[in-house]
Amino acid sequence: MKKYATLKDIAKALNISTATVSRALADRWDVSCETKKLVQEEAKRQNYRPNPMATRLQNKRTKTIGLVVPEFKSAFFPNVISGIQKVIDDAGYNLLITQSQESKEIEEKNLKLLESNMVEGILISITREGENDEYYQRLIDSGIPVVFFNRVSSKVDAPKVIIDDYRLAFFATEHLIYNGFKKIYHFEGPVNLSVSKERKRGFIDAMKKHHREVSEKIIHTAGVFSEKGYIAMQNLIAKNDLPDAIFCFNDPTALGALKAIKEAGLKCPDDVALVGFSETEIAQLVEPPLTSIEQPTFEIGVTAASLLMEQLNDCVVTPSRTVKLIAKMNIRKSSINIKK
Amino acid sequence: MKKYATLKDIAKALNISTATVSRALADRWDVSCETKKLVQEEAKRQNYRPNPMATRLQNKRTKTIGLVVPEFKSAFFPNVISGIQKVIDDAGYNLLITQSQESKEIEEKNLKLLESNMVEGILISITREGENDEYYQRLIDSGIPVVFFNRVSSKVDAPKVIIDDYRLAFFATEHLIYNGFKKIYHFEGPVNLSVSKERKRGFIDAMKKHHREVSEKIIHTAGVFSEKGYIAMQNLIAKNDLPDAIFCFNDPTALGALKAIKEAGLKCPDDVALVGFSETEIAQLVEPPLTSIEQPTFEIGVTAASLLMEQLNDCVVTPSRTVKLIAKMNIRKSSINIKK
DNA sequence: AAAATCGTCGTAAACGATTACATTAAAGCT
DNA sequence: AGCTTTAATGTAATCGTTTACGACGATTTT
Repeated sequence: MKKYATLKDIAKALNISTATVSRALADRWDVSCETKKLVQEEAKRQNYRPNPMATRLQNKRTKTIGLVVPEFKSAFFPNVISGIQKVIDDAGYNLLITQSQESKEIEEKNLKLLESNMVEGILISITREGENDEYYQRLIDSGIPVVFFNRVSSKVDAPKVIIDDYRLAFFATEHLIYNGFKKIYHFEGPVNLSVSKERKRGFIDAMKKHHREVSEKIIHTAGVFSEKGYIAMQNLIAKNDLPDAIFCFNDPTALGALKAIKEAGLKCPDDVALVGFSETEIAQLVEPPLTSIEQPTFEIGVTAASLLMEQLNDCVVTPSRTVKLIAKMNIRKSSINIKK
Repeated sequence: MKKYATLKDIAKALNISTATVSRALADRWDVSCETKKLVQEEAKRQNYRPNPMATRLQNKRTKTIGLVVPEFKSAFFPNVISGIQKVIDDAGYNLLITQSQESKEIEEKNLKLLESNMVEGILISITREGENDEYYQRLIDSGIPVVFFNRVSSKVDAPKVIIDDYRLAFFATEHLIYNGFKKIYHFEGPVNLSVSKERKRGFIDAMKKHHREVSEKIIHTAGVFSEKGYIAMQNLIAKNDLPDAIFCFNDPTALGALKAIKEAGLKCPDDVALVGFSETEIAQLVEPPLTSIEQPTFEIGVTAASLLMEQLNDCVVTPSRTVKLIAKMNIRKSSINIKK
């Protein structure tokens, strides 16, 4: 590894002081044009680059904010990130992204990494493995503002951006009820995720509101990936326990279920109708197009980043608030009751 | 923003020197247990955190490597990143991710950001907008090793990891030819992307090898997103210029085309067969399942990161080499000739 | 002509941590 | 008792910048 040229090297070569060199490179008024020129030439000759650590040690600003997301294989987080990036860019900040891979340990490691890069604020969507609550709190205490989005800490008091999963699950379920479907099931997400609980609660309450019987046998755990939805559906088919419609935790599980339905020679929505959640690009491409809840992913990013910027600018400690964004339901063929 | 506690603060509070404090916190042998305890308590009381910039200024290692990708909305890069992360983690390094959003400017900004965080090496897949060749070179010259993957610089001499797009496009085209399809078209990707050119070249050469006529009218630009494939296919349908089969630049364009085919009341593969590229999860979920080239995304990440680690460890300048990884073709229903 | 101003530049002290070297006092040795 | 060893701590230089302050000669002001 080559050694960097320093201010001192340039100063020595030109037989002047490092102060003058520094000023010349900063293009200050109190240094003559000739020496400026000399310094700039010598700097170029020696391929000088200022040592960022030394600079930061001095002026203590990094103009950088950090981001921790569980993953970005699904389209959800990438879209959120676009929103974040827009705000960050406009504010002249930089964004450092890390991925916790749903691991509590890696999440903590990433937080430390961001901290050691002196980010001025952190945006985070926590893992489904658990919460590093003590660490979040420690960050906040040490003066690094934190904003949670999508997957939020239940204990730490900080700004949060979420969508109203409960209400949307409620709507989605009512949509199926109003469409005249009788036997409605729910494919549940990972049980220790708050969004899973909220969506399930929404489903149950909607069913209850319309005096539908809610038993454990109409709710099946299907996780987060398409294979799980595929298997869950296959099980139902094997047991000959076919519902009229299923409200699925998300699009991938719905698509997995759809695959199983087709393979069994059944038809959607004729035999089994489906509703997904958190709109993916594929939803419109499959046959039949999938009804899904479209979350304002870009908006989530924008909102979360804006909340962080607010905190960074007002040095005042604003009371932490939770912003609930609304989403919309895209009704497509997969949930149309053709018998009605 | 609160002020951090420093070594000096602790030293002052305990009336000892900063050296002792530093040693006590580093748990050195040459400091008594009592003072160690005192220091640790005081450190906790003052919520002391070492200033990373100062530390780095001293020992000059960050154990961090940087990554620049154009985007991660498609599944491709996230998968590559998983591979990268595995190698990086195993080597005890940290990973900082940035997104250039296909913009040459943002790419340069990101490179500077990574540089100012003193990453010890950089992995990059360049934008399709152009190449920051001078800057890549400058990084390498200043001692930061760079490894290109997937989208590589044509000018800079550095290790590169790619897949053999040409050969695989060739195979995919031959697959269609051997299956007895007569009128075979190609949906081309973004024209200034090397992968587009390679895939197109593979298509053309395969056609020529089998003495098929190659004219400009069998090649249509369809970009990278599904809408483009959708529109391109609609155009063909409108002009009543239906091919038997289409080799598409990627899966999204193929899926877009598929949608148009279905909407027109046509059938795949009966009327138009399709082959995609760079396997997405959806390929298996649609009806009919889509034939696609499965790139070893995880492997690409692993290989690129390993090449970088090699350079970091051997301080020797290894001759840059280009690693071409092989991919496989997943043949599914969308390219089966049912008339044969 | 003395004083004030200005343009250039160097000195030295920061920033916060680490560490080679020096120092001190107590303990161990003959 | 006198000498060496050891433990524990302090002193000060260092990493690479930035910047307040002061110095100095040259020009301008009164």
